[in-house]
Amino acid sequence: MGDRPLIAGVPPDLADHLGFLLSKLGTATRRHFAEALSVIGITARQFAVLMALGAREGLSQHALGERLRIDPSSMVTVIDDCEAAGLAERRPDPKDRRRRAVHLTDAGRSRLAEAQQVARRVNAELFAPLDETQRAHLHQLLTTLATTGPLSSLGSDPPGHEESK
Amino acid sequence: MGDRPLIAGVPPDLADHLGFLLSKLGTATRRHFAEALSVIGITARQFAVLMALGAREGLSQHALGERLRIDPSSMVTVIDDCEAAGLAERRPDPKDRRRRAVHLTDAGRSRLAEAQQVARRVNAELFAPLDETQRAHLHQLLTTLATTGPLSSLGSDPPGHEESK
DNA sequence: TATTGTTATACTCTATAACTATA
DNA sequence: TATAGTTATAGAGTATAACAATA
Repeated sequence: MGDRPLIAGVPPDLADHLGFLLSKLGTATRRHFAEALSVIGITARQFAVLMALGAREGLSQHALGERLRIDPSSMVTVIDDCEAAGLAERRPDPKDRRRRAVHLTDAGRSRLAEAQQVARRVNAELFAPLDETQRAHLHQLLTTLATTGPLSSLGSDPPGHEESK
Repeated sequence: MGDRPLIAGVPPDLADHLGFLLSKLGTATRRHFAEALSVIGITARQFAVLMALGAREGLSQHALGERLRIDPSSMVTVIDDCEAAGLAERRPDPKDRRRRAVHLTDAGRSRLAEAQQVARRVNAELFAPLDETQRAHLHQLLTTLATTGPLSSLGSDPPGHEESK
């Protein structure tokens, strides 16, 4: 083409739009994480669940779904897969027999540690173009967006749209 | 839920990861744009196609797909829909009868103008939490990421996909 | 033989609705 | 009546593969 766009897949006029840049970079980021995590056999959603369980074990599926904005029926599948992979297990909740308390297995804990390492590595790779100061600044700007204004309802309105492969 | 996470849908430990923030914000941004554009009856992909045609009319479907990183078979559907909505039309290319030159209709041009206005409005809304200086800084940081390093291959896994035409 | 566009198909991810078993 | 979990299903959205027309 005669006039090459500065950024692949983004028409030049759109590259001016912060929103389009953010959207495109978000997609590319998600893909990088998903690919790296798939190497150790988990999805981004499973990672999120493992993280949540690592912080507080024994959460019900419902509670997990609320925290991570994952639909209850989707949560079934996620936990099914975690359980099939031997990373988590459902246990009866003696206080409410409707509930299934989800716990990490030992394998789940070590896989979680592995995944965190992968995430740190990918993070370092993706943001290598920025120096320490720039990364800190970017983090601060993104946090502002994630906590204030229309983008602060991150996963809510339509209760879906998490990160995934 | 005793300890609510600072950012909805993001476990606190993950909020430290620039990558997760970027991924989440990208998703939320995309949703906002998609919703706003749906009000005027087009999808984000159609918008991208209209933008590309606005910059250079008469592109072949193949050329459009290369620019926007849209698969040829998907492009068929996108153009079908644009055509059905009266926004674009396929014309024979006298130089190569395999090709269909895609042109905007008058309705397409005015819809494009409308969509650009919508995009500007959404952009202003989403980034209202940041002041002018911060927005400029964010734009610069994101552009760096979009042009350097692993995130610069924005729309495609196949890395060898440069312009040729 | 390669390329452009097309069709038909499959796949991924996720949500919706209806059902069960508890509460 | 309401809630936690499950099942079955459907819908986006997109990609893959085979094919026809043309180069």
